[in-house]
Amino acid sequence: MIGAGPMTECYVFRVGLTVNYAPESTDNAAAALATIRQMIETGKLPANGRLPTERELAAELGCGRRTVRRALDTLETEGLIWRKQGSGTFAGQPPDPAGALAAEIAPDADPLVVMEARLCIEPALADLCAKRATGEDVEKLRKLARRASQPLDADTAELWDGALHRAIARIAGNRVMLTAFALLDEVRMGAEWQEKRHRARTAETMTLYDRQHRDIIDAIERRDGQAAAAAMRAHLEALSENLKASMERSET
Amino acid sequence: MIGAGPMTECYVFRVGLTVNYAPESTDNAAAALATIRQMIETGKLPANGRLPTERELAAELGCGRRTVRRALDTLETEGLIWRKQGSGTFAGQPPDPAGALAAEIAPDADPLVVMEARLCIEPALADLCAKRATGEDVEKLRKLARRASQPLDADTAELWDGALHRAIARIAGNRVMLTAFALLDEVRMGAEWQEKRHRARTAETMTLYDRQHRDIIDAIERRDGQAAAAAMRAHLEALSENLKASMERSET
DNA sequence: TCCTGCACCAATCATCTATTGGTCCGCATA
DNA sequence: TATGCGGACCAATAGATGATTGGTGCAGGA
Repeated sequence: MIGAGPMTECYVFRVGLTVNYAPESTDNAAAALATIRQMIETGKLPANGRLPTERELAAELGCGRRTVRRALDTLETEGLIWRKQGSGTFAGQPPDPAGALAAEIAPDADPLVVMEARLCIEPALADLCAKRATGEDVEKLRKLARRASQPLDADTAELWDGALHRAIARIAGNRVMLTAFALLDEVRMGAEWQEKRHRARTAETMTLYDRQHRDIIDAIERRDGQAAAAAMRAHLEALSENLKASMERSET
Repeated sequence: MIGAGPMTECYVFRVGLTVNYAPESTDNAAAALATIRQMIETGKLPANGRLPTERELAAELGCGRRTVRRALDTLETEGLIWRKQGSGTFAGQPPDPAGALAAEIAPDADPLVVMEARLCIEPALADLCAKRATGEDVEKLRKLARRASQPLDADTAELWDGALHRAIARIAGNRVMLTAFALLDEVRMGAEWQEKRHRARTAETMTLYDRQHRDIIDAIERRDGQAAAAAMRAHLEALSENLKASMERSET
């Protein structure tokens, strides 16, 4: 399987490995960990980011598979690699499944349609968030809101705003809803849509949005789901109005 | 998924066909069209909504494949069916690309989490639906509700119920929300989840659900979005309660 | 106590085969 | 001529099979 099959690139890696590192060591476990870590950080692996199989690594490093697995466990908890049964071990972060779906609808997504969808989903998320947020969570939200309100430039403020809404979705603690929101979030970042939104950012609206953000977080802190949903709805409606106005302006 | 092989259910359909309709006619093309159309509208087809293959239809109707294809062309332009090369011909609307995403979360999806997500999304969809449904749309919804209430067996009733909720999502007319709903819908069909739901179907609940379906559609017909959302919420809460009860029962 | 070697399971991938819709052509019949 | 039947072929898909890969447990040795 090394010469002809899809594993050819492993050979390149393997040569580099046997040349650079010494497979023999007193403490096999630590040595294996260090070797694999270095292998990832030097980036000497195929384009997929795919590492050799555990059995191959064990053979190359001259240690048992169990030892290799312990090393990989460490790297996995560090977030350096991710594994999938039947598929393999890969360097970097696991892929986001929502991205591909979003690409399907993003091209012809009308900003107003996206806003309508946000008005459907995000108030419900704020409601759930209010029911489940811990004190620590609320603190995080406040920090994000502060960042979004600081008058650096419109672009970074926009990023912190997105992070705030995303945090609310995450704290809501429903995996299915989180995936739905991720889908929405990806679509929202469409190119034309982003361009149109830029014009809707002024000093007045910034202070208005900051006020609304605080309303939402206050309601969440009070564990008042209804109020949180209402505040979120008001916020999104303000965004929507602003968007409509800027779209009309750009048409004239 | 009914008998042993994947094609067993076609036999059931075929029997009904040869009994009810006369394959012989003076004008084969028109007769074939009428026969297939009737077959779709009476709903006598397997759970997937899959029609027999073109070759089977030709043999059953006693006409050539070319004639069958012309009839199917007509039905396709009418939006009654959709076809996919290598896969088959299906009744209803083509599916959204959300399936792949759903498969990611489906395995470890807690039925209660799914219900919570439905409670977030579907009332909002009912609201939008009320704002945009035409008279024709309402008529379709009523037809679906009738089908879901007919006491055939719990399995097919469940299918028509799903079709009703899906139709509401489609009529809501927001592509992003439709994709989000499709995601939810796919997750809902997880295997264990389906098994647990079976126990929650009794004669009493069926009549309750029928009443709630009619409440939803009535509100949609009155263009009362608030009421439609509330009715949908009540319906889903009833489903949720029933689910919880059946889960507790199965634990003891 | 730590590591190795081994066996087995479950998920996935690669591959092949059968099926299915899409298309074209020749022929028969009215 | 027009319509329809029969057949052949292509491209895309589904189903089934075998190999590969990570996940797990167990026995034995240093």
